[in-house]
Amino acid sequence: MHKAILIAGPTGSGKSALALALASRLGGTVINADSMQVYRELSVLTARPTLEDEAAVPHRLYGTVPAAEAYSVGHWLEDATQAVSEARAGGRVPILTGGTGLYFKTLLEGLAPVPDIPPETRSSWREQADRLGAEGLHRELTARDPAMAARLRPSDPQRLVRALEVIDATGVSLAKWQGSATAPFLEPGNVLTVVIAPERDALYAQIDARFDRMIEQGAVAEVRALIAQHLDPGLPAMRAHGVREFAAYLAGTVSLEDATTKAKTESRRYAKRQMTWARRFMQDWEWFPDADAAIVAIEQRPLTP
RNA sequence: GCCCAGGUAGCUCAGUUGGUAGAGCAGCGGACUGAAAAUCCGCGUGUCGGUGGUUCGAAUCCGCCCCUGGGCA
Repeated sequence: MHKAILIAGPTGSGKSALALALASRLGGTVINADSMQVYRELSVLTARPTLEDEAAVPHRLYGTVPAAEAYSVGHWLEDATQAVSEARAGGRVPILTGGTGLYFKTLLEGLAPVPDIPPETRSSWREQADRLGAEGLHRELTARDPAMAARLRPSDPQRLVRALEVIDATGVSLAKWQGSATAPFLEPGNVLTVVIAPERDALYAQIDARFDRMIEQGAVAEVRALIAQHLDPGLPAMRAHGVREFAAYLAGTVSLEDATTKAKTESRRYAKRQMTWARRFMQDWEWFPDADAAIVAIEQRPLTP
């Protein structure tokens, strides 16, 4: 039996369906590897597995985090490794699937052991970002951590903030932290790693069609409920595709049609970035044009590594 | 039928007194270690509606034709 199966691919590629099919055939547990499907309030909009899916086979880490919380790779790695261990303990094959390439990477390569940064430090640097702008942050970082400043672009506020909060809170350069990593939890040779990569036009068509379906399934109401919480717009959950667009529609700023068009575009652009990531970091995974091809290939092979 | 206003990159539009064109968005490629559905970087040849003409030279001026929107009949 495989120690684990990892299924990656761009949004709308059919990963979840493949995971579900394999889980029911192999006796597996589906474990989420998607940064947005973890949020409780986002179900329709993130194309989370349905209640029927969850009833059919065990699912883990879907909708478990409140949108008010800022989840992160570190949290996920911790939760995912635990979920994998529990699945194995129960005699089930862990099947991890989701669109977040970085999550898979940390699972296979480990993560820099940076300690938790105090919330005050984090929010303080985020405020500085608004005040100073990216250039200002970069000047600040050059003074405090020249090594890190040298390898970041002066125009990349997100990474500059991260570097600043790390040097500020730990006194050690993020460059140094990233020089070491926690031990990989999964060994690449011991797991079945597959990428579902449909042909581009077909994928885009699928993404567009799926978005229309989401609207029928209540995506707008989902956003209405989410914004009723008046959360910080900077929170990760607020960045899910469709949230900003439908919030604008609900505020009367744009038509539903324009909001939808914009959200579809965002999803397509995201899928493109996912493909870039996969080409770079998942070349040695097994690539399939769609879920059906993957099922056929995987089923015809002995399941012992 | 007449009068206006337009027809320039896939879309929305710039284009200064004529020197063969450029932005945003889209698209494409790339980067990527705790917000990653994020953040950031790079890439712009297109019959300038068509056709005749003026000119050394026309997206730019003139004639005719076609198309779109508005107005008058």
